[in-house]
Amino acid sequence: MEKITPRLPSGMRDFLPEDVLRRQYVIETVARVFEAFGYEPLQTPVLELEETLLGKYGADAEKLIFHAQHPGGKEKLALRYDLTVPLARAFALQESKLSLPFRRYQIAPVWRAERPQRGRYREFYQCDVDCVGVEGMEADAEVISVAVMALQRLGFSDFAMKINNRKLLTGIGIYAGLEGEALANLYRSIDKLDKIGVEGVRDELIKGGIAAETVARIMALIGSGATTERGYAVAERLIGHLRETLSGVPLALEGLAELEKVFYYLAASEVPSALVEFDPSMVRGLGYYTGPIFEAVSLSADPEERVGSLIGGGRYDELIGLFRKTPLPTVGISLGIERLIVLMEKRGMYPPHLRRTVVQVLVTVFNETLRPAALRLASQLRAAGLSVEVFAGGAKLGKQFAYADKRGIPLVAVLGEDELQAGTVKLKRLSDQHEQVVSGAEVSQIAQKLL
RNA sequence: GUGGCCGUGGUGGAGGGGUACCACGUCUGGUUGUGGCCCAGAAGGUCGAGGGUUCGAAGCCCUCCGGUCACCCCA
Repeated sequence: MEKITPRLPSGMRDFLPEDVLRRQYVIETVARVFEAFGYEPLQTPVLELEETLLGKYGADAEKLIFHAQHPGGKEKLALRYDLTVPLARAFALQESKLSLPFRRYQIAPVWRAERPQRGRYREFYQCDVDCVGVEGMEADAEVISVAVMALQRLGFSDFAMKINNRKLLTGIGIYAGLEGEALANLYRSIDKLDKIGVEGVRDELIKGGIAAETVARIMALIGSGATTERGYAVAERLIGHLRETLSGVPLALEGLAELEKVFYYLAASEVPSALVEFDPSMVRGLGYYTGPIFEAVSLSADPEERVGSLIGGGRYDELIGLFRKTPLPTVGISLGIERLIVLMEKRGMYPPHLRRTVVQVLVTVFNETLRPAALRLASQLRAAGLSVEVFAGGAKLGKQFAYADKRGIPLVAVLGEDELQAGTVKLKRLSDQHEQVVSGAEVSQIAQKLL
C-alpha cells in the first residue's frame, strides 16, 4: 500500500486526551445547569432524512448542509445542521411518549460546510436547551436564564445578552412599506449595524433602492439601538419610545408587548441587569424564528477574542407544525461551546484541579521479578476506585518518574525489595515532593488523601 | 464563493540566488532506589506539490494543494 500523509477534513479536529478532559468539564458544567432547570437529556441520530432538514433554515443556510449519500442508498440522507430541527422531528414522532411542556437539552456535534475561522468549525458541538409547548413568555425568559447561568457557572461575566423580536423587525418593515425580498435585505443590512455603523447601514439601504425618506424613518427606530447601553431601565424606555412611533402597526406592538414580558420575567429571575440588552438592530439569520430572538456576544475588546456570538436562539412557533397537524409554540437557545472553549483556553479559565490525564497513580515496576507485586498493588488501588497505571516495559526508576511527570500523573507508588520485605509501599506526590511510607493495608486510603 | 497574507526536522521560528540554521521536544550518557535544573553527545529535513528561469532555487516566476485572516454567514 502506498503511504498517505495524514490529514484532517477541513474545519474538523482531533481532540487529544487533555483537550477531551477540558471539554468534558465544560459540557458537564452546562449540563448540570440545564438539569437544575428541569431539562431532560435527548439524543438523536447524526443523520437525518434530507426532507427533514430541507426548507427549514433559509436558502443561504441550506447550501451549507452536508449531504451523506452512499452509493445505491435508497434514502436521501444529510448530516444534521443544528439540533433544533431534529428536536422538532423527534418530538412530533415521539410525542405520544412525552408530555407537555417538554423541556430537553442536547449536547452533540453538528455539521456545517462553512469556511473555517477562529472559533468556527465544520464539525462543532452545540448545547441546546428548548422548551416545547409553552406559549407564554415565561418560557423565553427561562431559556435565557438557563443560558446566562451556564455562562456564569463557567466564569463568564463580560457578555451582553441581546434580545429582540422578529415581530418587531417585520413591523418596522411594514411601517417602512417593505415586504418580501426588500424586507430580507433590510434585515441583512440592519444586522450589520454594529459592524458598519449607522452611516454604513443608511448607505446600504439607499443603494438597495429604498427611498431616502423611508430609510431615515427606519434609522430613527433602530438607530437608537446602535448604542450598547444595557439594562432593564434602558429596555423599558426604548420599548415605550418604539410603542409610540409604531402605534399604527399591530404586529410591532405585539412584539413589543412580548419583549416587555420577557424582560419582566428575566428581572424576576434575577438575571443581572448589566447582562441584558434590548437591541432592535439584532436580527439572526435562521429562517424559522417567529418571535423573540436572542444572541449573546462577548464584550472583550481583545481582537483575538472576537469569536462571533456565544449564544443564539429564539422562539419558533411554526417549526414543529411542519411535522404534525398543528403547530406547537416552542422556544430554544443554543450555547456556542466551541467559542466558549476558545475564550476559556485563552484566558486560562479552567479550575486548577482539572488534570491532564485520567491516571491518578503510577505504580512503578522495580524490575521484572517485582512486576507481580506491582500488579497486585494496582488491583488493590483500583478496587478503592482509583485510576491506576502500571509502568509498561523496563526502565530505570528515574525514567518512570520522568514519565509520570511528563504525563501529569500526580502520584507515584514505589514498590521495591525493601518495601516488599517490610510489607509497605512508598507514595510520592510529584507536585510538592511529599513522600511517605505506608503499610499495605492503608495504601489506598492514604493515596486518596494525597490526591 | 471572492480577496490579502503564510507553508522550512515532531512543534515554533531565522534564512529573500552560492555547503540548511536556532530554540523547544525526542533519544543516549553524566546519575543502575526518585521527575523538573545543569552538562556532554546523538538522531531527525526530497524547505507544501508540480512545472519554469538559472551554471546553481528553500529563496525568483507560474499552476495547484493546504493553512490563516477579512468579506458573506454563523455557535
